[in-house]
Formats: sequence, structure tokens, C-alpha cells
Amino acid sequence: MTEPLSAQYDPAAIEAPLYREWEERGYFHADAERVNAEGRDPYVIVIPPPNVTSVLHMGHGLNNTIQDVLTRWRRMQGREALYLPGTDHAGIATQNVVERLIAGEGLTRDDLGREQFVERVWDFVDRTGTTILEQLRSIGCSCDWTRTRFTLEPDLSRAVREVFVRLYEKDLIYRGNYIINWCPRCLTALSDEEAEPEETAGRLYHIRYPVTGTVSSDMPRLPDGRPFITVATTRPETMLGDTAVAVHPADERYTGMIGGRVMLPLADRELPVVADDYVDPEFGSGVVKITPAHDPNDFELARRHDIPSVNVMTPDAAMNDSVPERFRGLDRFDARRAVVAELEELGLLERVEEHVHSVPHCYRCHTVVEPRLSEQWFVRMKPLAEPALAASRNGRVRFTPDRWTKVYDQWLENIRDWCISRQLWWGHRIPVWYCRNPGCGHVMALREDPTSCPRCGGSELEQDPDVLDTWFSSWLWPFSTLGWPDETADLKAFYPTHSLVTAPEILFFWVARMIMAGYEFMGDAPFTDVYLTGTVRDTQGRKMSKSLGNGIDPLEVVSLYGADALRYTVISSVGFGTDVYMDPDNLDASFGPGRNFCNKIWNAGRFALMNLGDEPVQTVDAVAADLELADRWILSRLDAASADVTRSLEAFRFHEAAEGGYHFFWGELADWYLELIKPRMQDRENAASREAAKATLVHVLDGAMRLLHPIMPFITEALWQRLPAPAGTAKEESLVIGHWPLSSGRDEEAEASMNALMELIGAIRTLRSEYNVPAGSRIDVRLTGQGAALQGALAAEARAVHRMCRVDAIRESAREGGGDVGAHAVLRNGADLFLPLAGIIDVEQERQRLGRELERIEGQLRGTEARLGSDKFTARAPADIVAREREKAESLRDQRSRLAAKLQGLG
RNA sequence: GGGCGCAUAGCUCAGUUGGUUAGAGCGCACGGUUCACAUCCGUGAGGUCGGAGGUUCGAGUCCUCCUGCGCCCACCA
Repeated sequence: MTEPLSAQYDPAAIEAPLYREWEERGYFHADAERVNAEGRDPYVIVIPPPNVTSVLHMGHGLNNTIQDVLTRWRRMQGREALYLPGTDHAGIATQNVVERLIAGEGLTRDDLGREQFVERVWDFVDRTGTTILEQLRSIGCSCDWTRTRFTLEPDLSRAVREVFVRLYEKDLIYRGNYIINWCPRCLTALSDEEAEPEETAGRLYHIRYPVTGTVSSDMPRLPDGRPFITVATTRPETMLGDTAVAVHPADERYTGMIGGRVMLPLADRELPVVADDYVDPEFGSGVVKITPAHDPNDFELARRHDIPSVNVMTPDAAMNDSVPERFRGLDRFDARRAVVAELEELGLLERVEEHVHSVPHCYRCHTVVEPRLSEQWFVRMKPLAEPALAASRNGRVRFTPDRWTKVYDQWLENIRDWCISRQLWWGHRIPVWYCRNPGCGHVMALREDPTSCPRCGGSELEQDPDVLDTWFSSWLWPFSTLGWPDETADLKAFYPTHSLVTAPEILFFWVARMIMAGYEFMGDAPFTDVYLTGTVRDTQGRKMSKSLGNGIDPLEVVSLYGADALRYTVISSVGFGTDVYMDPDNLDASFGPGRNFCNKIWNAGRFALMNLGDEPVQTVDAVAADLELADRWILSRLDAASADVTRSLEAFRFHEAAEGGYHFFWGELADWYLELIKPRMQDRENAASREAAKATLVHVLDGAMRLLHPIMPFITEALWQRLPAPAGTAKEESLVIGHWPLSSGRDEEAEASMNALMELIGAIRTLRSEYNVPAGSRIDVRLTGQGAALQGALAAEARAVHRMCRVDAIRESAREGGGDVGAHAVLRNGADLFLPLAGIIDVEQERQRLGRELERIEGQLRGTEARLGSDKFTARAPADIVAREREKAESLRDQRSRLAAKLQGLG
């Protein structure tokens, strides 16, 4: 049926075939009917869709492993589990990739024209868009690939359009002016993410604006007698677009001027003086020039005070016709020089300061971004935010770690309208048409493309050239992927979904908006739990990124260490809500332990299978009467581990789930149970004992593989498939659809006995090590005063214990009247342990060795104490040196007493 | 500037509502190849839990302040 386990653990040999088998057998497919008709409990995760152009990085590795662990675990619990995959069309990112591509052919998008360019992008996406989904397979993600979605596919585009029109009809979408980031070289709008702030050495120009309105007597005056105020700016050329100056309402220096007027130099326009909290009285002169068309803050302020805007630049950032003629056509930086020179000439330039500040640059061409006023589409967010806020407050949506709840609430409480239009070609075209009939001018948002104007019947219709923000399709993802706006069986079965696993960076962009859309269009939250992962960083704490070149390629890790090692590593690195640190230059440090664990599982499995042989194995129930202490103990520990891992997963404590499985398998099953049953496995004399051990071994291995399967699906399946089914039981087809271990109860008595026994073995090993007892020599151990638990345990497991600490016998007998030499220890339960060492080690030699050691320590201690006893030393030496000496003395005294005790034991 | 978080072994981190002796992995030291595994086994060293106060019978855990890092948001014209 299945091949035996190879001598060497080789992940590459098992992973791909197993994944293919799982996928072919349809284990990952979720069936809506089983939920809708049979009443099975669903469990749903929709993937945060990666950019269609992206390749797998460690962040995906972390994220999707967590999602897969949750999915696999719930699937094993009997839920109808759906892990729904897909990709995002990622407007700007994708358009840029293709623009770079055609630049290689010497083409720009304008050369191609909109239609042809978009076709090129589709070509590209069709060819490369499944890369990342393939990569998710290689880390074992159990996605239902029959439901793969893409945000720009026709069904989802229909959802986007339906949503736009509905919101438009509810008057929740409107058109308005907004300052955007504009690259004057690329001639395109940039998202906030693409405008990269950079510390730049600039200048702060202090410019005098003559006051024409109300004047107080103590105001400074120009040489010609005119009073003035000083404003500070880093971009003097924009003053030509000033439409006001502003002061803080509580700034006593200027209260008298509020409502007054100043004269804008060079342009000779009068500007009003307004008061606004935005102004920081501490900065510069406390007076701000207001240029609404070229600064987002000024724009907001102007909106509050109903101040007009004057745009003074062309798209390529030259001065336009709104400025005095002598500046027209000058590039913005030439204009800056000209403006400054003229101000200086007029005596209006008070001073210039060096000023380092952060300036946004175009991430593509590094040109300084110019804020620019333009007309954009917006969503009114307040009405949508209310139910989303209620959802976190009433617990319908829970955030893990909990602290994110506050962050989420704060953002929603101060929500601002959402600018959804983008000046791009790749994306969902805004479904708005303008009637160009001069007498009509109707604006319409439509579900179907119009052929004529419904108002005037005219046929000169023009569609809005812009596309929608990428997030305008992603915020519908949890239900658009299930078939909305149709009422599908999938929607009925799988909405709302359950866990959303994503990075905190997109809490606002995406998570909050999905919750709003869920309530608005489905009447319920889109998921019940939001798990925010940490960020994957390098050892210097820098975020892993392609541009920094400090990334780790998950596929490289898979090929070097295996997918299971990768998964184990990321899962066990996920502290509760903390970032994940990995060293790109030392993969072994990060992934070695995971690989070693896999190796341990593999070898323990091989050992078990070798010993089990081909004979039928009994169920644990069938051999219940013959179970020995070790058997009862490991069964109880399996139960503890199951409860532990289950509890950890329920609380999204992945680190603990991984540690729990690891500790049970390695620290208890492999280190202790396998060692304890070695003598029994091939025992021909005592069949009952042998069969009890085998039955228990199969049972606990089966349980351990189940517990570890969500985290390490491949190796656990490979081993599990080869485990024999106990007589009279039917084996499940695969662990993927196998059941999660259920609690069967603890055996406190067995655990207490085993704990005592393990302590005894540890103590004997310690003494052997400390007294340099040669590994080969066997000794008799004497034990007195042991409790019933230990006594029983010793009787039950004598053979194994003797083997495990290389003793011939453990007798109940006291050390005889001081005559014996040997090593001595007291156990926690009060039992007294004595290892006679006469004839085992050269006692005299050991005594001399210890004696020399003791002398050496005492010598050092004398020196140290002498120093500490000297007033000169304690008074004059630096405090940290004195402290170090004290520490040293403490440690030396410690060593001395231990050595003395040992020597005493030797006679 | 506003908000949030972190500080525990040489390194990376656990430590659940306060409660026996603060744990793990890696690294380090010593000893081990008897046939599951040297990607292993055994043993050990190493911690005034960032600092100072406070609450308490009891504080790594709760409170206040300080110091040093990190992140998010808004960014000072």
C-alpha cells in the first residue's frame, strides 16, 4: 500500500506527491450543500488577496501558514472548512509593472493608448497571475482552488459596479475637490504609499507680508513705514497661490488682526487673515500662508473658512497663467529662485534658515511630489462607520490581540471621507457617464453601459476616465467572492466568514472597510475574528522587503528544509502579537530547529514501525487490563497535550500550540515513552506487556500526528498513513479529513508516579555525570524513604529504569553507618538517594581531584574576600568593579559548599 | 506632536486571572556512536525579570515616575 519510511527524512520526496493526492481527492473542497442541507457547521477564511504580480515572501508565508493551520484544525474538528484563495488586481502596482515592461520596448502607455495598454496588462496577468497561488501550494495551503477569485474578473466587477451605483443612489458617493500627490515628471497621481517621505535639507524662508487692515501700534514696520507680519515657508513659489494667511485664535500677538487683511507681495493681492487651530503659534512666526491648491493642510483649512483656491502650476509643475506674467512658464524651482530674488530686492525677505524636513518623492523617478488640487470621487464614510463601530463595541467582531480594538475604534470615530478615484487605466472604470449635450449635462451612475442620455436622449455620452481605488473591490471580498450580488448557495452557507488573518498595516485600508461593506450590503459583519499578525523583520529589526534585499525566500526554505520545517518555524515564532525576527544570512539559525524536529518525528516513526512489524495491533481499549504505568502515563499526557493544543489554537496562541506539540512528541513521547518501552517491544516472554506497549504506541503516535497535522501536514500524513489500524477499527482515508483528538481523561496517579520516577532517573544521571562515573560501568543504587508512588513506579518499570540510567539494581537500603563512600542526593519527595562508588570510580583519585578543586576555589575566595575586606578597595574602586567582586565571592562560596558536600560523601 | 507597544539567560523569545524552585530553542562547557535519530543522547554553567518608588501576606505579573528602543497616525508651514 504505502512505501516504508526511507532511512533519511527527505521532505522534497514526500511533500509534492502528498499535496497532489490531497488536491485530487478533493479534500480542500468545501461543499455548500453539506452546510445548507445537512446542517454541518461551516468554518471560513477568505485569503487576504495578494497582489496578482507578487511573488511569495515571508510575510505571506507567515500569514497563510496561520490561515492554513486554522483551516486544517477546524476541518479536523468536523467543520465544513473553506479557505478561499484569490488575488488582487492591485491597480497602481500592476500598472507600474507593465509600464516598466513596455518601457523596455521603448513604449509608454500613451504610445499604446488606453485600450491596448489595458490589453497588455491582461496579457501579463494571464501569463503570470497564478504564480503566487502555485507558491501557496508548495507551503501546503489547503485552499479550495475551485473557488479561486480575482478582483477584476467579471463577477467581481459586477459586484463593484453594483456597489458603486447603490452608494451613488443613496447619495453616499459624491464628487469633490481634493489635494492629491502628483508627480510632475510621470504626469500621474500617486497614492500616499507611493509618495515616499524623505528627509531633505531645505530652507525655511521668512517673508514679510505688509498689513493693510487693522493695525496695532506696536507692530514692526518696513523702512517705508508700512506695518508687516512675517510668514515662513519652504516653498516660496507657492505664495503666488496664497489666498489667505492664518494665525492661531489664542495667539495674543495677532488677535487684533483676525478678520483683517494683508497684501500679498509680488502678486499684489489682498489676503484675509483667519484664525484656525491648525496653526502652531510656536513654529516660525506663528503666521501661516494659506495656499489651498498646493498643500493638503491649507486646503482643509480653506474648506473650513470658505477661502478660494488658486492653482498656480501646470501639470509639469511650471508656473501657469494665474501668476504675474514675469513668472509664467518658469519651472517651480526656477520660479522659487526668481521669487526669492525679487523679495530680497524689495526688502521683504527677512531671513533664510537651513531647514531639514521630510519631502515626499516619487517612488519611481524620485522627483519631488507636488501636491495638486483636482476633482475626485468620494464615499461618505460616517453613515457606513456607525455599524462597524458598533460591531467592535458589542463584540460581534473581535480583534486579536485585543489592543487593536482601540486603534480600530479611534480611526472609525474620526473617519474621513474616502477618495476612491485614481488616474489610472488598470482597474474598475468608474461607472459614471456625463452627457455632453450642452443643454443637458446629466451625470449618471449606471449598472449597464448606456447608449443614450436617459434625460435628453442625446448620444454624446462620455464615461469618467478614472478607475476606482483597488480597495474599492477588496472591501467587498468576503461576499463578492461568494457570488454576491446574486443570492447563491455559497453565500448562504459561508457568509459571514470566521477568521480574518492579516497584517495590522491594512487595518484601516481594508479590514475596517470590509466590516463597513459587510454591514451595508449583507447586513452583518463579514467575519467574527480578526487576527493581526506581526511583521517579519531581519535581525536589525528592519521589515523584510525586496528593496532592502533582506528578504528570505520561502521557496528556498522549502527546498532546503521542507515546508513542514518552514511552517513549524513561523508558527512557533509567532509570539502573541509580536513581530517575527529572522536572519536572512543564517537560515540555519531560524529553520534548523524546525528541520530537526521533522527529523525527530521521522526517526521516531521509523523506530516505531520497525518494532511494530506486520503483526496486527490491538486497540488500547482491548488491552486496557494490561496497560502498564508507562502506557497509562503517556495516554494521560496525550490527553493533556490535546487539551493544551486545542486551547492554544482557540485563543490564537500559535506559539503555544507549536510548543505543546513539540514538547509532547519530543520531550515525552520520544525521550521517555519510547525509551521506557524498548525492553517490552520485542519481549517474547510477556506477550501481554508487549501488546499493551504496541497498542499504546500506535495510539499515541496516531494522536500526536493528529495534533501536529495542522502545523506540519506533510510529515504527519506520511507517517500516519503507514501506521497500522488497530484490529477491528477502520482507518480514515487521510489525516486531512481525519478527526481531531478528543479528550479521554487524565490519569493523575500514573502521572504522579512517573514524575517521581523521572526525577529519580534524572538524579541518578546527574550524580553519575558529576562524579565522572564512566558511561560503561553499572552501579547499585540505594534508596530510602521513597513514597508509595515511587515505590510502585520502580517496581513497574524496573527493567527500563535500570537500562536508562545504567544501574544494576535499586535497593531499598540506607547508607551504612558512614562506612560507604559515594554520591548522595535528596529527591523532592524526601527520598534519599545514594550511589556507592567504591570500586566504581577511583575514589581516592576523585577525592584528590575534588580536593584540588576545593583548594583552588578557596584560594580564589580568600583573595576576593581580602579585597572586599579592604577599606581602600571598597572606597576607591569603581562601584561596578566592587559589585562584580561581590558577585564572584558569592558564586565561589556556592561552589565551595557544593564541593565540600561532595567530598564529605566520599568519606 | 498624538496614540500604541516592547524591555526576562550570550542570542531569539515564552511566562494565561498576582501564588511553591522564572521556562524553551539556539549558542556555550563536559561526557557519550549498545543497532530510531550526531539534524542525536545525557549532564551542566548562565537570570538583582531595564531603573526608582508604591499596593499586597506575597510582584516578572498590578499602579506611578524615569531611561532606552520599536511601530502606527498626523506631519510644523
